[in-house]
Amino acid sequence: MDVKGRNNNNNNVMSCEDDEMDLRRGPWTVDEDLTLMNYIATHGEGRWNTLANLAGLKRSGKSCRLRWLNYLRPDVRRGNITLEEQLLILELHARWGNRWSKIAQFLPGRTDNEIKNYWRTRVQKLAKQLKCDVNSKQFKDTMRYLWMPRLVERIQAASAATSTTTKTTVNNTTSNYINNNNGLKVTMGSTPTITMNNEFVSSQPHITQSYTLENSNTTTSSDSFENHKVSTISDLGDNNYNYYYTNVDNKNNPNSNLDYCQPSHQPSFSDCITSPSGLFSQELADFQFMEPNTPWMQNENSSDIFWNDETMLFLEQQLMNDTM
DNA sequence: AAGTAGATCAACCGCCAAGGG
DNA sequence: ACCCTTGGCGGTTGATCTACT
Repeated sequence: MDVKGRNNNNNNVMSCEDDEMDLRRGPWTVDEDLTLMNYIATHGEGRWNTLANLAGLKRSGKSCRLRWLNYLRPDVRRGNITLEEQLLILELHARWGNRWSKIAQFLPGRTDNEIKNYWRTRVQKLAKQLKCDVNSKQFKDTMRYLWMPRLVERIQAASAATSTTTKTTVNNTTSNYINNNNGLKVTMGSTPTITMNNEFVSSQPHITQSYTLENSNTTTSSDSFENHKVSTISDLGDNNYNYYYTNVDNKNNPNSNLDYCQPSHQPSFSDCITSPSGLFSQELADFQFMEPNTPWMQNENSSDIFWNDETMLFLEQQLMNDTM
């Protein structure tokens, strides 16, 4: 166990330099955990430096606080980030950026550290693989118009897998997805909303269009760009139309994300990311979002899950063309 | 079986703001 | 008004785990 006497903050007003020299660092032991938990159970939280001393822990107050908040707190949730949580993280990050603690407030039991780690390991990795900046518009568009709708689709698929419903429909009037673990609810109404414990979190204009998943056809279309597939989605009526998400300035016009391109339109990659069931989605959408034990995982080909070289190359080319 | 690379995540660091003396 | 302590936050590190060769 690493016990260091480093005084990093160069603080010459410490009341007792010897105590500072004795502070432990590194991984917490079981005994330390128990000591901290027992002390807090008896005396409560707060005044972390004092707490650390009185509890007999040779740790800084900061270290105790962090250990308690990120690990020992009884309401800390362990385990994989659920799809609903992933969706919420993407949504809230799009709104607030790296305000991890603020985002964490909407994910009960999840810590800012955990969300931050999730973002860095999963989301930033994808941006890196795509060779684009995580803050670039292209990447944000990819997340907003591809991942997030796909996640909604996945959530629905999971919901359907656990119900006896044979017809799976996302429409303007039905389909609430409730995560009983954390109170998150994704409501696919006329204006889909995300709520947490009945508190409004978000409305998603880009997932407002109704479509029936089982009727979604992925076809090779004459108006596709570069001979790649575009998705033809059946709405709840008999109409079929190509389902494009267009590149708009979200700041100026946040409600006009959804558009239906005319057949003659030749969109660029960032202009035209197809529907969740269409181009790229099978290869792209969930590459790192897949969780081993989710129901759909058991039913899908592994090629659906991970990026392949061809897809990556194509994406990179499209992104490159887009920036030219 | 051993070595290596990549992924994950707990823990630390440095900065900042708030509050009290 | 100033100084000091404390707590909170985002960024970063490094130990450990896992997958691959």
